[in-house]
Amino acid sequence: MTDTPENAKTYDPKAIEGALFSKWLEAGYFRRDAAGYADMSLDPFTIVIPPPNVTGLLHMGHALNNSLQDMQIRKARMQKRPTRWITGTDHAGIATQNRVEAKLASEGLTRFDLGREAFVEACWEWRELYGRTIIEQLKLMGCSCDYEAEQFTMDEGYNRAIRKVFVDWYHAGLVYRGLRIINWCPRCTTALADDEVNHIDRDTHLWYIRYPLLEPVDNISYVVVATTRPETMLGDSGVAVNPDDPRYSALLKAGAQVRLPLTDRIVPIVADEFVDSEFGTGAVKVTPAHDPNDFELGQKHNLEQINIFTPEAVVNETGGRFAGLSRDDAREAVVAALEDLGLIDHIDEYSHSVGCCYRCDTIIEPWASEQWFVSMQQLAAPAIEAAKDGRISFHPARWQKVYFHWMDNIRDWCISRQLWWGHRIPVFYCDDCGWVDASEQDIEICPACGATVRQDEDVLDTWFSSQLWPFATVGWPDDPNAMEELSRNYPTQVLSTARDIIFLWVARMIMSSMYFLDNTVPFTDVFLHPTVLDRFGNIMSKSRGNGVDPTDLIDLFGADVMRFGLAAQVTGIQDIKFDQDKLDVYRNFTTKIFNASRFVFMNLDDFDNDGDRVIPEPVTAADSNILSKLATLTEFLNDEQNHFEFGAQSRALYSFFWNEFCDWYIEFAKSQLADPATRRSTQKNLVYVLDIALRLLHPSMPFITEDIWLRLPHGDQIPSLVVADWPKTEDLAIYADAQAERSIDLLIAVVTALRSTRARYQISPRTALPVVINATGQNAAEDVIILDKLSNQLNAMANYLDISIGIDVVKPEQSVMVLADGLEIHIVLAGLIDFDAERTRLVKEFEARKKEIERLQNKLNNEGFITKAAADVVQKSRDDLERLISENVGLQAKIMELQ
RNA sequence: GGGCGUUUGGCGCAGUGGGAGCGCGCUUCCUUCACACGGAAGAGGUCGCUGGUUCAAAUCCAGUAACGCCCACCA
Repeated sequence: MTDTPENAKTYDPKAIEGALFSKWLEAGYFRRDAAGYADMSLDPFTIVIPPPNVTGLLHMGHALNNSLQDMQIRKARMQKRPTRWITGTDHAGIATQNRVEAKLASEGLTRFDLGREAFVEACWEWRELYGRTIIEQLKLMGCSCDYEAEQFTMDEGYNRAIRKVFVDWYHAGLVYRGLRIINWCPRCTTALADDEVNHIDRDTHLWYIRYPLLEPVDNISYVVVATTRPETMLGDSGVAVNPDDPRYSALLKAGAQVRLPLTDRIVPIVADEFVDSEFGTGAVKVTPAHDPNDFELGQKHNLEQINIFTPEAVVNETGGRFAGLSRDDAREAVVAALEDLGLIDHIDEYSHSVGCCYRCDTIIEPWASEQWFVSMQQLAAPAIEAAKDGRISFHPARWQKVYFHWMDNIRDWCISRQLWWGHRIPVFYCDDCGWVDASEQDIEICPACGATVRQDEDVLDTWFSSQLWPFATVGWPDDPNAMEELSRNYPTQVLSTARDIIFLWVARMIMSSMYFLDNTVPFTDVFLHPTVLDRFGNIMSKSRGNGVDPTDLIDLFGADVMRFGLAAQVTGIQDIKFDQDKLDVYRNFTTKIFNASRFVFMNLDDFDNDGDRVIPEPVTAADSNILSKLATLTEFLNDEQNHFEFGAQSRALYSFFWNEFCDWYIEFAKSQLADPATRRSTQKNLVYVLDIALRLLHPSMPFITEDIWLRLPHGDQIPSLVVADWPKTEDLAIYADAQAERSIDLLIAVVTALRSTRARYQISPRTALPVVINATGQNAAEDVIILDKLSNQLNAMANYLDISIGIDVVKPEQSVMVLADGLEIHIVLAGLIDFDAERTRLVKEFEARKKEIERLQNKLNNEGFITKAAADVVQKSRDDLERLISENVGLQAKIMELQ
């Protein structure tokens, strides 16, 4: 098809999206005051965006999350609330450093070749490039962020916030330095926090190794220990058994010692409750420097910490002849050496989970080292309280439990990273006199002795800066406007994010905000969006290569389709199995919106609204019905209970627009427009319903709605849908009209009956048919009046020859009967069909109703049901029974007649 | 080891105590004047399994199976 824009039958997002977005930006609508359209006296609505990492491009999770945030922001903006969607990017310390290092590696360089300063410079260049791309992608999606105040976690003001937090916590004793077993990534050569380690199940072996005793005890000459890491035996400094294990009581009593193979180190056998007698041999080798449990055991029993690895997890000089081997090579070599000595007792197959770096998947080496920590328990207490007393709510609510579980078992947080990209730890050391302090300002000269001081080499965990995002982004602590900003617009309203960063990020924001901002929570609602999986239900990842690029989707379908399609799949329960083909449905929806609007425009040639805001003029039942349904839709969308039910909202919009508006109202409108008596009122109603529908659709589909709305003669003087009024429940409530809905239900029942009969017997719509309708329902008299009034509409929708409607009317000969909504619809088909088939069909219907009648009779004969069920439920059963019996009387008569 | 979630027509999913629904796909008919990315009419399900509570269970409870996710110092 070669469409010109004028007669195009499909919507082309590419033609309008970019231009509209630029217009919105230039108009300043995304500022808090919406370029003057906001009512600054209303409650503000603020969202802080989860800052995307500057490591790469946006993925489907971002597309979903940012669509949902934009929907909320746009609705609030149309409600005239002061809105601000604070946006920006995260420097993402370890992730970015890895990317930049990888780039250098491709040029044959390492960060050490560049040196710290030049490497950090290279990271900034990376950040400039990707930070800009990410912001461009947000714009492509139509996100109405406050781009004029874009934030970055390494901005000057932001850095001051980090300094203050660190220094305050340091002086309060909440930040401390200590020697601990930490998670060490030998590839990134940095410490990691506990929650930055992924545990992955691996198939491996359990090696049983004989450790010879220094001197035999009761004919026992060795103990067998079981281990998954034989190479660490080079750093063993003891063997532990359970004190109650009878197998080892003699050894313990004798104070037996072990001569460690390969190193000939003599180490003690110690007793500790920690050892599980059931596991392995009940004897465990103790390597305090390379295992968290052994570290504790070692401290308790005063065992030596013997570090056998370099930072890259290569065996160091302590390993003697194994020095220089990697962890894996050392394992093979140690096992081979032990085998040569006949000390491998046996080997079992074994499967257990191994900690891996969340950034590069390298196996973590537990490593004893000096690191900085935040003491968490004191910070967690008020944050737990805030969720308990409802100052913070989780959506879906079940995530609150996950939050509590983590907070109740919180452990100290390792915040130092041996990286170069990030916020350098603001602690200064004087090597001359031993002076140490944390400082918000850089220090060069030791205040104690005047010598030159040095700053700590390490940087802070990325999440240490991310945790300050809600308040550091508005200038806390020392921007002159910060306190004003915080007093008016804090806490923010909604924090929308993925569930895998509840601990890494959400919990820590709550804790730091409450500590520094006088016990104020950073946000009142936490929304955890579903995970976007591939169409088979697998997590999307680079390694699987199953990721989908949102910009490709925007290119293919347009931003509206992607946004609506994602939002429609949010149910609060299930993750989204994303299948690109499913977006066809929503592309068809935009086509439908486009063409329905085209129909409206095509019928407005003579429409003049005198420049006033178009208000509806319900004349026919169809008019009243569509306005009533519109009122119901508006109420549904405004119901607070549905705020996070994005799927339900999308479905309500979809079915209203397609099924109510397009399938029925537009069809009714065709005949109403042809009638001079109703033409003008119908035009008004079409314009009004479309106007309101576009407003309701705008948060999820900002582009197509704006494009149509700008051309629609609704009479609203506001220059953009972005800042137009959001429909209020109470404003639409006046159109609620149960009677009109009942009328249209009846009309639809009759029309459907006629159509299905035609379809069943393949009778052309052009063949006009005589029809007799016998009203038999509870409101038969009323139904007759309603249908009489609707006979014009009826004829327009279902071509009949001549119709009579009444109670106990004479049933025509040679006709078929269809039952619908308390009506017997008789359609005269003399000479057109074989009535035997019709009779068979009716018998089937009769039997089905008979079954249902029996079921209802049993129910109503049940004493328990009558006495215990709610009155309206009992009444409904009685009504249903009465209706079915009456229908079957009619059916039986008809069947007899056809015999 | 602990916790959470899912199981509804061929596929993807709504529905949380009283009539089993939506979209895709499928069948039949229709290109007339909003839209074939469309319209009309249909077929298709004993709601994983077992037991319990209840007058009444897809819906609540217990157990069970399969799948998925999270947490945990499983040498």
